[in-house]
Amino acid sequence: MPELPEVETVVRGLRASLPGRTILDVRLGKTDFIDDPAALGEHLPGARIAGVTRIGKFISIELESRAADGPRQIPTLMIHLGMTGRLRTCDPNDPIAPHTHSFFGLDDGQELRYTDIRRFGRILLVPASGMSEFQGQLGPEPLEISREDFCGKFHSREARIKAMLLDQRVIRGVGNIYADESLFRARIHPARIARSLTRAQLIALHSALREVLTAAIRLRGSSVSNYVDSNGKKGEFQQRHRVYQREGKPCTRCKTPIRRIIVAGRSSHFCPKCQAAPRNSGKRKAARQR
DNA sequence: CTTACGGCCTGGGTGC
DNA sequence: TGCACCCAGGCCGTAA
Repeated sequence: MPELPEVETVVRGLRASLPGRTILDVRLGKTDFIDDPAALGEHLPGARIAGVTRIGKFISIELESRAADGPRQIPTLMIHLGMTGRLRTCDPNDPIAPHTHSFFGLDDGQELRYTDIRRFGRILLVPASGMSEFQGQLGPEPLEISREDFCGKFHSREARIKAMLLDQRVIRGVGNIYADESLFRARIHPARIARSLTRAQLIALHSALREVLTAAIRLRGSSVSNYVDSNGKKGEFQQRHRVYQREGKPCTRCKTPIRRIIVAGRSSHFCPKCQAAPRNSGKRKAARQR
């Protein structure tokens, strides 16, 4: 699943070919994952790609009108890959992969294609006037937030730490893989209530998150469920996973079998020995059953 | 207000 | 060979 490191890898790949290109035409297949399909055909043809950046898990393709068109506001093309989305440029004559639903013809003869098996992704246009609201719905970038601000986000919250890491309004870009991996490295159980964590633990989590994300970007992301970057290349960070999808396998630190439980409605992988369970989790469970 | 939880979208993989 | 079932991430409605 594309999370921050995978999206960053895709963005870096696209940055090599897209900026400066002009979009000539738009062809759409299924459109149920596009906020306003008609708007794409309205705004994109003739627009030049000014830059490609990442905003959390979104790929942001900034557009500008060509000089001949005169000044005209062009919205930003925002693409979220969901679980199975792929975005890549290719030759228009290349065979069309199954579940390819959007085609953007470019002025260098290449074609930008969006493929998404499950269509959990999303494509939308954000006008310049809506960018601050769009950004405002997301928390800070985990690689940019300071240690102090990070601790401040969690120290008074009653929610589970895993749920908060996944909440894009708290921190943007983190998904299930990097939440589990950073919690393991910080030795924090995913079901711990954020408020109950010590300052030292929050600092450790901040560092672990930075280290995991940085290492994953360096290895071009994690390839699970067929993720590939904009060049069709697989990432390598999945080989460094210590808990994610390693249920039953020995902890790399203490050999205890890794466990999987559901926290915040998500599979959560952890070492029951290295990541101590919340103090009264047993009592709570018993009370609920009664 | 905050948090928890279930359901929904879709289709590949699994197991019978 | 078919087919029921599980699961994934984000989002939304509802309940406490």
